[in-house]
Amino acid sequence: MIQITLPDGAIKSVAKGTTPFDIAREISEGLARNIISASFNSRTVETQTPLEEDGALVLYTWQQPEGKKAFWHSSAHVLAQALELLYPGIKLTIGPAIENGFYYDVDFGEYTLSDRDLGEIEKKMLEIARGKHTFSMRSASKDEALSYYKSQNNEYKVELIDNLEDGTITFCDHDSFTDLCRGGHVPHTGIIKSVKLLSVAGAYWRGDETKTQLTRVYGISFPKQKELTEYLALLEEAKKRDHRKLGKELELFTFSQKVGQGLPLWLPKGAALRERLENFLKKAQQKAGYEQVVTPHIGNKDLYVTSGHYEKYGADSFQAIQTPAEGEEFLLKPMNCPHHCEIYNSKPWSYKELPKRFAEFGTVYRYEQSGELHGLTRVRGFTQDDAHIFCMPDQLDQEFKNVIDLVLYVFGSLGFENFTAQVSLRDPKKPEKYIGSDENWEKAEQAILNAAKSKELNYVVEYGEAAFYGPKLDFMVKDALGRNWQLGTIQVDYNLPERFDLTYKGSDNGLHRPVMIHRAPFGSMERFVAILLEHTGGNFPLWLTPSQVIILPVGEKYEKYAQKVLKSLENHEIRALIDCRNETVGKKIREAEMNKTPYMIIIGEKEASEETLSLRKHGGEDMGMFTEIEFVKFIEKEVNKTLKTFN
RNA sequence: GCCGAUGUAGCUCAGCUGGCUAGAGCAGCUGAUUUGUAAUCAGCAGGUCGUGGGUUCGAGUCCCUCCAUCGGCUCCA
Repeated sequence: MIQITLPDGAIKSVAKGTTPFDIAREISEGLARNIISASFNSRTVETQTPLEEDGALVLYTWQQPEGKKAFWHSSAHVLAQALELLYPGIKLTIGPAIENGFYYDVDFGEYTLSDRDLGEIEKKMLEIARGKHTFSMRSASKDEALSYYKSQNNEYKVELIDNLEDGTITFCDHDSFTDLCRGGHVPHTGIIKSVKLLSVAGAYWRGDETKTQLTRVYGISFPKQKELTEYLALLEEAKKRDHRKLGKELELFTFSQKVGQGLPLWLPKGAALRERLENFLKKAQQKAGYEQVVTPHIGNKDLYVTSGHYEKYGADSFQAIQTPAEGEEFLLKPMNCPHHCEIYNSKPWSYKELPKRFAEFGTVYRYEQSGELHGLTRVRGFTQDDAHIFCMPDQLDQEFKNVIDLVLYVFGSLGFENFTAQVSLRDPKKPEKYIGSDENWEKAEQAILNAAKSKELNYVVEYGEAAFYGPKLDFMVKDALGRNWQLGTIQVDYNLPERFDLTYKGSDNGLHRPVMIHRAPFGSMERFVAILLEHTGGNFPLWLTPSQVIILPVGEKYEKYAQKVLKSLENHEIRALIDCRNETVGKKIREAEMNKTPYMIIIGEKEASEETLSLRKHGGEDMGMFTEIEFVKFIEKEVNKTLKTFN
């Protein structure tokens, strides 16, 4: 007998060789029906794996992420089987479960798989699934495994196995199909009831641009047809919050082929909104001791050679601008830091004057690869809410924490609650990607971790995500489709101060090197507005929204009173419009609703004679009658609900 | 940059296997209507079908080039 501990602390005595499935059935038939995966002593096991020793067992259903993972991982096996049946001779590589579904990377050889093939593959997958084939794990020696895939000329699997240790290699079989696999499957294919293959894409083998490009097939599957339908409906809903669609509808920004790809044109409403964001941050930064600076849009090539950016990105940037002078070259500014370093260098500093905090809404230009451009989230010309803090090493900790406070203030004022704090460190395997001494890197990384900890940020650590000159604390926010984007960023940099030979006079009368913090709470105005649009669905916070109120007179007769109300609102700095068109109130309301104007004031006979106004909230709520003064107070109160002062 | 897809009026879309002057709704303009909480009615105007080339008696429709966009990969100072 062995002792099995369940998550609730209960201990079951069962015979050696009992499977997780058996134990599920002992608990209840319902659980037995729904169990799709299990872990034993923190290791993923099959539901049919005989348990041979005492240990902790966790059973998973579709409700848990681990259950979904097993479900989608198993679906990937079925996808691979379907592909092999339909396209004999293809080479399978890897096919994991992902956050939403699964994919399989396949070398199709000469064949070009396209969207049109997906329907047939789905059909084949469901046909296989209905066979209720069980998944069973089988160990193989390294030699066996290698010779199996060598006989199939599958160099990808051979490469994978080459990197595995003999004795740890397992295969998974179901029906006629077999695949190299670590395990973690659903009991049988029959529980895969619905499948949707979403797209085909190119993906480099091992994520390496220099290697073969494989064909990646993305899919998702569910235990019930209804869940698939709901998922697809969810994707449709997300499309409505797409910032590219909303940006057009709300007349915030546009693009022009003539101007060039990735170069956004801000329309009046968008430009005004952006200006409000900038003023909001400027106000907070002024309180936090920042000083605004202004630097040009181009800089001498030498500036970027000094900073190291030229060596790193020169070849992939907008190319140098020539002048009539022989050998003179300027670059479009791809970042503001070197300029700010030179501002620092414009005079000698005493330690008594530090920290210096130079801020600039600096517009920069980067030649992003054409395939990378994406609405307003990835563009070639954008404005960073940039600032660089030059401080003494012993001020770094406090300065960094202050910046975290500022970022949290910005996110809070705009309703971003679901962000991830990400500590972005070096990739230990690729030291050649980074400049600067190990000692400085370690100091910088430690400073970030300390600050994140003491601010009690719930953070994740990502290796290989650092900038080439220093580690970062990034604030990641998801868009409508769940893709992660970096918005706010704070970076510690010991390198540029050295490259620009930045100094200050210390209390010991000697020259010392300051530390530099790069930071941008929004990240860029473009990306921030984009993600804000997707989060709010275009219903911006009241303090930020283009028009806060629209006045809708019922007829011509009430226009005069409506104009008077408008004037009065304007005097109270409420952004109001008036719709005096010869249209029905119904139509005016409809348009105001579609424009997502937060409040509508309807003015007719009653209001004009009583000097009141009738208020409708966006979405349909009738808020009743207000006097002008009551309304102004109401709006001010609503604005202050989200817009707090920075302290 | 790479893989796959898409590109018809300001917007959303129709246009079957190539065949007369390319259609609709909304938006716009003109007129009527003067309106009470999500679309008043009528008329008018609007497109060299992303670009350039080719096949054909004939191309929005088929082929190629380029451009842009979308979903991924790679990249992201």
